[in-house]
This record gives sequence, C-alpha cells and structure tokens, in this order.
Amino acid sequence: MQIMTDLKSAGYRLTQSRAAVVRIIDEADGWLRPEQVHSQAKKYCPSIGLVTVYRTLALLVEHGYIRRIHFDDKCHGYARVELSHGHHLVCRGCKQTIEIAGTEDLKPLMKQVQNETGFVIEDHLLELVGLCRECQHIPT
Amino acid sequence: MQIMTDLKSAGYRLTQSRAAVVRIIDEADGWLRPEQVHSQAKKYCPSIGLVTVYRTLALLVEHGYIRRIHFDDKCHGYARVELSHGHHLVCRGCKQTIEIAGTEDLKPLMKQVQNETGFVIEDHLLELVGLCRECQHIPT
DNA sequence: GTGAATGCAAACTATTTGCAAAGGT
DNA sequence: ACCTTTGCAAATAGTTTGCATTCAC
Repeated sequence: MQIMTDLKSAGYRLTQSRAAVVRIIDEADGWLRPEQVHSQAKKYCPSIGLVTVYRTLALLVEHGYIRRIHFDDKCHGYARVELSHGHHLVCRGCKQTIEIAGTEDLKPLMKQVQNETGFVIEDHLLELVGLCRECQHIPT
Repeated sequence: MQIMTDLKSAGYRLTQSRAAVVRIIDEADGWLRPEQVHSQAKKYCPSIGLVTVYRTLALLVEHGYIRRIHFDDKCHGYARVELSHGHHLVCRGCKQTIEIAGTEDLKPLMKQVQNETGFVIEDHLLELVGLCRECQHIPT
C-alpha cells in the first residue's frame, strides 16, 4: 500500500473509501470499470458512493498508480500500473490485464519517428489485445 | 473516393450524407470529433443530422476506412486510415494526425510477448502523442 | 414503388458538479 | 475545531434507439 503512504505525504487524507478502492484495484487480476470498482469496494467500505470511486480513480491516475484502459468500443477501465510506463496486454475474453515492460522496444521506432516528422514525442500508448491461453476457444 | 465505390459494391446506397461525411474526413488534416464532423458536413449536406454522422462513422470504421482515436480524457475522435494497420502520431497542439507505418517495428515485440505470455495477439493500438514542429512552443 | 437510410426526439450510459453532512487530523 | 472528503441528487456530455418520413435505386 505504498500509494496510501504517498498520498498521505502529499497531504491527502487516508479515508476508508480511498483504502477500499486501492484494495480492490490491488486485488484485481485485470482491469475494472468504475462501476465494478464501486460494487466491489462496498465489501470494504459499504457506504462508498460511485462518485467517490470516480474521484479516487482520478486521483490514482494523477499519481501514476493506475492507468486508464481504452477499448475500441466506448468502455473505459482502469488497471494498476506495475511497471513505469510499461504497455499493456489485455485479454478480450477474461479481461485480465498484464503489464509488459516496453519502452525500450519502442525507443528506435520513436527516434525514427521524431527524425522523420519533426515531432517531439511526449507520451505513448501501446495496447495489445488478444486472447490468453484459457480464452483461446472464444470465437472472434 | 474509393470508399464510396466499395460501399456501393457492398450493397450500401450512395447518399448525400455519406458522401458529405467521407468528404469532410478526407479534407481534414487530423482527427475530428463526431460533433465537428457534423457541423462541417453541413457544408455539403445542410440537412444532415448528428445521428447520421454517428451511423456513418460506425460504417466507415467497420469498413476500415477510418479509425477511432482514443485520448486519456474522454474524447474520442476519428481519423482516416492511410496505411493498413499503421499506427498514429497525434499532435497535442493542433491535433493533426499522421499515420506511421508501423506493424513491422512491433513484430519482434509481439512475438516475444506471445511467447512469454501464451496470449494470441489479435490487435494492437499504438498511439504516440507529442507536439509537431509548429506547436512546440505550447507548454506542457 | 420498395426498402434502406435519414432526421427528430427521446432514451440511455458514463461521468461531473453543487452542496450540506460526515470524517480525518 | 478545522477543513478535506464524502454521498446524494441533479446536471452534463456523448452516444444510441424508436419510428414516421424521405430518398436512392
């Protein structure tokens, strides 16, 4: 729960709701939608409201503890960041999200792109979507 | 307007609205939000409704003519696909979107990930965000 | 003429904001 | 006790759906 300590030193209060959200994210195998975080967080903080979940997720994103997951459809989810600026691999079947160490592999590509385009690249997002071993029977 | 021919052979009708949306996307330098496509498409089809824009965008995505752009915040945009499954580079300042030929560079990484995780990777999304030459004066 | 496509309004989903009450320090 | 944080309700933003009308073929 390093994040809780970090938040405390940043001047935030250690509330039940925040602890509950962090705990749910920690326990999750993959990514969760805000609504899922909410219903699960009630386990540890029965009175928690969905609004607080949104606010806490925003706080955790801001502090780099979790990351937003984007899909081709409209749904957004959140997953814990394991490796600084790693990329992620999402299973289309069971939704588990695995962080993959990645920036290094992209360095040459990014350098090449900067040279060719004159852009200064500030950030990048690499998302691989597929099926994990257990979900490979699922049709396309 | 290859896409219009394609749609026709797929059995879709060549309507004013569809032509207007395609034309706006073609003329755009970068990505556009549905609302922007709508207001600009009125130039060519004054009666077009936002709903039709959404429906047409979905059709064009389905046929691989455009791609959804995801940002860290909630806004989704659409940009033309120039290169089959290329990745894209988005300018944070002026929003221009450049397609970069890319799958090749990721092949080794994807192969490695498949071996290490047992996943079958079906799709990937690489988005580089930065500032183009003209926008580099903009603060972070 | 016929059925696909459209536009409108209304429904819906996801997220954010205002504000009084509760809780952490 | 003070001031942040919370929960509720309501507001908002983005997108989708139902249905009568319009338009491409």
